[in-house]
Amino acid sequence: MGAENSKTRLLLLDITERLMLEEGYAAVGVRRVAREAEVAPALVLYYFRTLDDLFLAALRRRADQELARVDRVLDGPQPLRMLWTLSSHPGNTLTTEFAALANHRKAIRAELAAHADRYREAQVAALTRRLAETGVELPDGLSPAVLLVLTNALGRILMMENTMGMTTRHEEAVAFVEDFLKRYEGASASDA
Amino acid sequence: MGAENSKTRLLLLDITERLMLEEGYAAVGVRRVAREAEVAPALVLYYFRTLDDLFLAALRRRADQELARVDRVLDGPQPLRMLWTLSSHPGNTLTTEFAALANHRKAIRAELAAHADRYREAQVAALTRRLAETGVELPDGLSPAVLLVLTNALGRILMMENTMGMTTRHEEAVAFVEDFLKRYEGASASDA
DNA sequence: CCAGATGCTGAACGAGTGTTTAACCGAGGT
DNA sequence: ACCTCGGTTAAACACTCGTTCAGCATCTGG
Repeated sequence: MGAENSKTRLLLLDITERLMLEEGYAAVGVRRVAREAEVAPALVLYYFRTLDDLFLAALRRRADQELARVDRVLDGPQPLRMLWTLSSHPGNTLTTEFAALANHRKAIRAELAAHADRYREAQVAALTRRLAETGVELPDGLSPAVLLVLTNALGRILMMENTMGMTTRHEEAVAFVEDFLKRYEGASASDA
Repeated sequence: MGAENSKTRLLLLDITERLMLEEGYAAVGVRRVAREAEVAPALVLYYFRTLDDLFLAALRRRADQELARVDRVLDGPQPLRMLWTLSSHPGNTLTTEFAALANHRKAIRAELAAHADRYREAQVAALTRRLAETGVELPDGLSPAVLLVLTNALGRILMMENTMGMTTRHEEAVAFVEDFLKRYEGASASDA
């Protein structure tokens, strides 16, 4: 079985990601990935014994990157603002695609649930710490964890609706978030 | 082409819905649906010229039911509480499955986007009206539309995470909602 | 220089898919 | 009695799919 860092192996993972993004997970198959890599179909199964293994490897790689990103992004000033950019970042589209995949591939479901769990707890920890450090006071009854779940949910849904071409009432929702951010952290520091 | 209300036709639609719920949209196929209905595969294509047509018919039927449900449910007392039950109702799992389907069936995508649009506007209208009628005052900057989008988003995400076996921080989020409801509408009227 | 591991291929198997076509069955109306 | 017509069928077409297996290169270490 191929080495962890084989050039071909990484190429196959890249193609898998790209296909999922551009055409949905259903476009990913042994033959299709092989064709895009200009390689024989059997080679894909040489690196990943089954198609599930390919998906799992792609998920794990992505999950690690995302987890690292949380601490890096949330570390700047204005953690609330950073949380919002993190939650509404288009890069999460891939996670959404994995979520859809998980609906009918139980091997994926378990792994994705575990990742989502770690991801959320990492965010809670980082956000709680940063809020204390920057001295931001949340309104009564709104804990960092709740704010996080709400923000993640809103960001994800807006993205999902966007990709299917629906934007009804999105501006109002985004304006509300902007307003909230301004109230608790002042104007965006990256505005000129 | 079969009559709109043929017994067989409705049976096929029922089976399609059930399969989507229990095994995901990928389980729906001409042959599979036929087998469950104890009928020849070609008959499915007799009623729905293509598989896309079957999905579309199922979507349309469901969409109409949901749309009717909005007014019916939101019409009681405590519209905010009703909005929350509507948003976190497990019946929405099917819509989520349709959303996943829409990711790689463009014929579905357009129809679903249109439905989601109508659905949201119907909710905004009903909620706005009911809030005025019951005299509930929302906090500053929180319009009915924004509250609606937030509630829908949270409900959907909690459901999606639930079905994949992840519940991290859900209790806190739900408790927050309960708290909010109690503050603006008092205790649940259906509690003994 | 040879053995053996590593990377890679072509061909096949078995099963699944959506869709089309021609034909059959059983009632209802004329 | 005939004929039409909606509902229904079996069979075939033309794919695509995941997976397996035997074997061919190429490179490396002893």
